[in-house]
Amino acid sequence: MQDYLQGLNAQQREAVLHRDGPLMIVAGAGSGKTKVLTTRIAHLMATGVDAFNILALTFTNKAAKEMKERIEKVLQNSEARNLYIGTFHSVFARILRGEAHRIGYPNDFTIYDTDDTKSVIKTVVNELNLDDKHYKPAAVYNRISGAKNALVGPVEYANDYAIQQEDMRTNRPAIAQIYDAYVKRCYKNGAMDFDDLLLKFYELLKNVPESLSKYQRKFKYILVDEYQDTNPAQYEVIKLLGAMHENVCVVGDDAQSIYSFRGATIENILQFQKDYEDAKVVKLEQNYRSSKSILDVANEVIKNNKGQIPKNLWTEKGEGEKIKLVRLNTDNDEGKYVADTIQEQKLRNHYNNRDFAILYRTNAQSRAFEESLRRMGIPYTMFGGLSFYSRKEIKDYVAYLRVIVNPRDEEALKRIINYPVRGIGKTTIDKTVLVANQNNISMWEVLERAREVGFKAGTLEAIENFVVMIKSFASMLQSKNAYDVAVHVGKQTNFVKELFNDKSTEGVQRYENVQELLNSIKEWTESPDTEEGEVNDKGLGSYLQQITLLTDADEKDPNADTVKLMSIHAAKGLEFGCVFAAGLEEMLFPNALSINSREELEEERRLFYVVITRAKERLWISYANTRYRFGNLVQNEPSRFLEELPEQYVDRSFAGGGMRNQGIGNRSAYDRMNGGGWGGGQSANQAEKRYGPPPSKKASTPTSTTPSYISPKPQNKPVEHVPSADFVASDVSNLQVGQRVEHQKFGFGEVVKMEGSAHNPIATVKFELNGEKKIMLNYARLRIIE
DNA sequence: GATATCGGGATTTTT
DNA sequence: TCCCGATATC
Ligand SMILES: Nc1ncnc2c1ncn2[C@@H]1O[C@H](COP(=O)(O)OP(=O)(O)OP(=O)(O)O)[C@@H](O)[C@H]1O
Repeated sequence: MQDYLQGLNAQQREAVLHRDGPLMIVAGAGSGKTKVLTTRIAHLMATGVDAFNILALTFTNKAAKEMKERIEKVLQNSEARNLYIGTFHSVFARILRGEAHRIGYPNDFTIYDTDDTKSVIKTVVNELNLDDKHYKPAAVYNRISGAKNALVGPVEYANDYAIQQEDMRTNRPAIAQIYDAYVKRCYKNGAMDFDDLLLKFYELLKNVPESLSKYQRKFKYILVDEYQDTNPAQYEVIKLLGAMHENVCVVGDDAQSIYSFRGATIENILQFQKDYEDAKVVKLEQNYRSSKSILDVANEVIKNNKGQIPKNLWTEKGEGEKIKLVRLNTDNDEGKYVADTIQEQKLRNHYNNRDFAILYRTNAQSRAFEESLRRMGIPYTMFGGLSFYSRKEIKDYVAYLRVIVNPRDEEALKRIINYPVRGIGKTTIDKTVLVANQNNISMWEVLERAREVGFKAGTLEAIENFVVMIKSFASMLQSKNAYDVAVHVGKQTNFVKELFNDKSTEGVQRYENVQELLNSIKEWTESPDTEEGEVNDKGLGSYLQQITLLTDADEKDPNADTVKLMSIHAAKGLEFGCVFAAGLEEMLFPNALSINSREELEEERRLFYVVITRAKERLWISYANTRYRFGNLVQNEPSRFLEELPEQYVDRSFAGGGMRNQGIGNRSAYDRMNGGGWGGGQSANQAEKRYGPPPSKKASTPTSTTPSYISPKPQNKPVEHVPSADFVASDVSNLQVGQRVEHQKFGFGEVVKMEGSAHNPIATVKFELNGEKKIMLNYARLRIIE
């Protein structure tokens, strides 16, 4: 038997050895899912499957890299570099780079990041004479993104009653129009946003049979990690790709589904078994990561969610340390407490910096921890900040390169057309855009034909110089490599010199960053050849596509001996000896924006489950009475999740005097009062004054009332049907023909037909007042009456 | 057309 | 508190 099989238990081995046919592994945290996936790939390769025929999809680039390295280690060769392994986005982008021309995009298409995307939306909103204060680009994009991830196009979006009603409710009826214009604009710009990478790849497979069969044949084995966080678009792509061989292996944990805001749905787990009726399902139940205390606490917490797939996670490990629940006075105290404790643990229990992680709900919480760690001289790495490539000076530089590769990239063009200043100001740009829109040509083309437009002489000259310059860069790219061109661009445009002349500290830093960018391009240019069949792999175009998909996490060394700071989302899949789960406060965690439905609240709870299960040996859970928010001191009550911690594994006394210690049902809302007596000596000098009554009374059942701090939503205009007073949307995932339902606007009716895909089910309902209507269940709110 | 200053909005999570 | 973008002013 191969060595790598030795370290596996029976179920794990079964999953690894299962060769052909669909396979699903559903298992709790720390049960070795990722390990199984990795070993399975190694095993396939070791037993004759060519790496070129394996597609592995991970959640982050980091995870992909790690998996690749582990496989190399197991197999003792470098075959793993021939695997197609990466995030959905990066793998699909890579394929589209060879195929995009078949669906009307240039292969050198630009990938728009969130900033570009929001900027395009803003442009489009203004062009439609709408107010971008009301149609906030971020909000509009959320809506569009949601639609794309559910495979709902602009036409369907505009024609769907429920979607429209929702947009009416939020008083943004024009989103459909914006969506349509946005899609057209991206297409015109030769650009895809993040969601398009999934959507366009799906369309390619759906509409171009040659491409479909090419990749179906290529990918004999498909493996997907973190399956619970895939969205419908991803689901459909996997289904198409896997249809020929059906060697699809998915691995996930419904209890760790935390990306619904990105369109992820655990429906995909259920649907998998429906689509592949002969799918083998393997459960892994032994947890190898956490102490018994930690595991039991996690199991206990997640029990508060309804409808989890039942799992029986157990461990051979001993109880270990109790969980420490710590209350602090302020966010700064929390930071200080954590830093102090890390220091103490390092001394007392000989931990290294890398054994600690500080995890929080929102990135904004990082500050207090950074400050206190810095003061104590403890090295740390913070994830979730700006990516290197999203720094301004880098984006500016990159914008030049983008325009060279794809002159239709309007966002990049606008960014650099007058930077460094060359006398092409706002007036000129506005005019250019206007002419472009009137003639339905690109901005670039207008610049090329500036003579025909009638600019002032000086302006015209500036434009023509600019055009000539960009063209010379583009033609240089024909004969020179990406690095040489990039250096040349920096010189010719005066861009680098201008930065060099700025001797302020930030200026020097910016200059260094630009040098760093050039280094990275050089590395790219000189990187060893990858595979067959790739288009211009080391060119500027693929470099640009690739860096857009990098996050700051990909730039930092996860193995460095530093304390790690990151959001809980970013910590998915990772493990640490000691974990600090910070900011367990109402409004923050669960977040104020996620307590308006059971679904949202349960996702917050899953997030809590995720953070608990990151810990191997020790876990601290902390919360503060007050913290700064936008410079104002706010008070928060302890998180409702704290009430769910089983008392026997929790050490509250650690938090110092004044704490109650009363069993599980103890309502932590009452936990506040008297400010005195915090433990750990952090409380030297706080202002103990403001302990007024709590800001809102806490409802013990989260669904029943709308908390007073949520402002009431504007009500709909009068409708034909007045909804029942007790109208609540039902779970319609199992809606059947014949059931009686109530719709808020259409009134009562009976389901007469079910159709549509699994991800986009459509019910035809015959309403007493309004006749037959097609209702998209993903969006509509229906109450099932019987 | 370029630059300085002021004010408002931001924080949920990410590819 | 900080950052960006709109506006006023040169
Ligand atoms: N059979 C085994 N024997 C010993 N250790 C194991 C075994 N299987 C897994 N482990 C260890 O358990 C830990 C968790 O494994 P892994 O990260 O693969 O779990 P996971 O199920 O993917 O977790 P999560 O759901 O949190 O992502 C790792 O440190 C891994 O090395």
